[in-house]
Amino acid sequence: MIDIQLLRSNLDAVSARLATRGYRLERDAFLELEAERKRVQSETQALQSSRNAYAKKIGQAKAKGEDVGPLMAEASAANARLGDLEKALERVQQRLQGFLAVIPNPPHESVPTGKSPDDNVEQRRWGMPRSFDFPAKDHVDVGEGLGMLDFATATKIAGARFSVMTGGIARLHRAIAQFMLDVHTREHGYTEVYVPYLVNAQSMYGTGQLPKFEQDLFMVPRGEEKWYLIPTAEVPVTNIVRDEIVPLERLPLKFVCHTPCFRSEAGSYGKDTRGMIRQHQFDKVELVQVTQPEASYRALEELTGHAETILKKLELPYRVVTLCTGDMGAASAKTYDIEVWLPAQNTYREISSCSNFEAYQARRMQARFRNAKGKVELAHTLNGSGLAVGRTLVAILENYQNQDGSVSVPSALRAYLNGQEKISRA
RNA sequence: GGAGAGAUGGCCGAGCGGCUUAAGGCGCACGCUUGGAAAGCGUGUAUACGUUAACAGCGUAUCGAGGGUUCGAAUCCCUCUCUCUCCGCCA
Repeated sequence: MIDIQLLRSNLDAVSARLATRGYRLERDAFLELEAERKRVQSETQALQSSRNAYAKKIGQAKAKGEDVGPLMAEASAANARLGDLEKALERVQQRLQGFLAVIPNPPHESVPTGKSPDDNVEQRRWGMPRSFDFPAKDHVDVGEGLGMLDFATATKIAGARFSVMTGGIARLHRAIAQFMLDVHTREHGYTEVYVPYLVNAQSMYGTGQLPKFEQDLFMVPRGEEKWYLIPTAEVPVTNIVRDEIVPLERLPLKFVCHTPCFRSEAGSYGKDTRGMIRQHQFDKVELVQVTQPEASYRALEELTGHAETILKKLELPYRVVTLCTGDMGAASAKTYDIEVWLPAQNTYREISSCSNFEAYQARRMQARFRNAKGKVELAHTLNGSGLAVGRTLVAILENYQNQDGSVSVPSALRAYLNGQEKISRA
């Protein structure tokens, strides 16, 4: 959530900044809402104050044995409007809250201005795309050729955008996740966590998926309540610090978490319909950090580097791009995408997205820490895929395929497959 | 799913309609004391929102959550959530 103080003090500047990401801030609506809030709140608090004073007076008078009849009548009259006012305050605060909740995060000053992915800025490339001396197949053909990837069966069981993996590919998929967890815990200092895959609406609100992006989620009704399948481990993991005040010495918090992710992909019909690139269910190893504000941009660089390490160890060519203002997720202040080389598509495709949310999520979650002066302050939250397991599998199948239809196992993963060097048709 | 017991500040724990602006203790911070420490003594010790230049002061709210009764609710009533104990079922 945006800082309301910022809107009050710098409305024009914030409005201009938000416009760079294609968001039109309704200035007048805000000013009106604020004026209304101020009026109702002042009046309500004044009446509450008077109510408290009357109650105290009556109590004291009663203790002395005085007749409190007239006082009570007076209090009753004075309090007559309070109930309505309190309800009105509640309503106006909810409207204000609703207004604020859908405003995206103003981008960090270092973020390039732009409208579409075309305006993203490449930062660096690593690795040389391999040149094939045979026609490179895409991962679907590689996987189906091995008899270990089956979309038709998945469609029968569930529907479109699911997959069934068997044998060597299922095992490779598992190995990838294990490998990532091990690297991040052993080499990068993250603590592994296991979390719920169903979360309540409050958690979804905290990280910013709700109220605006409900159509992207799978919702599970539960009586009057709603549960949601997590679209990323970011949601449960970041919400660990919701409504918490973390002692300074525990920062930064660094969590790594392997979960399935569930996305409805509403509105992406016809996009990446082939293969495992865009599924309703996929596995991901997620990195989450909670830091002091001063440390968050350094942490973003580090976290991005941690994700890159995986690709380097797997010897998969990639590039890093800075998302432009128009292409970033609403909650993010700055995002780096890491894109892996997919030979069959002859292009780089997103395999990780690393973002600094600054205090945007923390404000929604009331995730705070106690600073050196002992004062409570909002933390900064960050996360990044480290990496998307399904897409990593895709990258390996495509980049490590051999002419005979087999797939070589990247050397970093062999230890996880009992030394196996190659996946061949059984 | 059934029966019962609970939920109070960082922690323990009293309060069960008005001198509670939540007792008392522990912890923590600072001060006094001391050669230094402990003990002792004293002072302080929540969060959110508003107002504001102010993380100064003042106001409002918060005793699991929501609603109700009342001039006044931690305290009474209703609904819900969660925790614990026992039974049932279960990977």
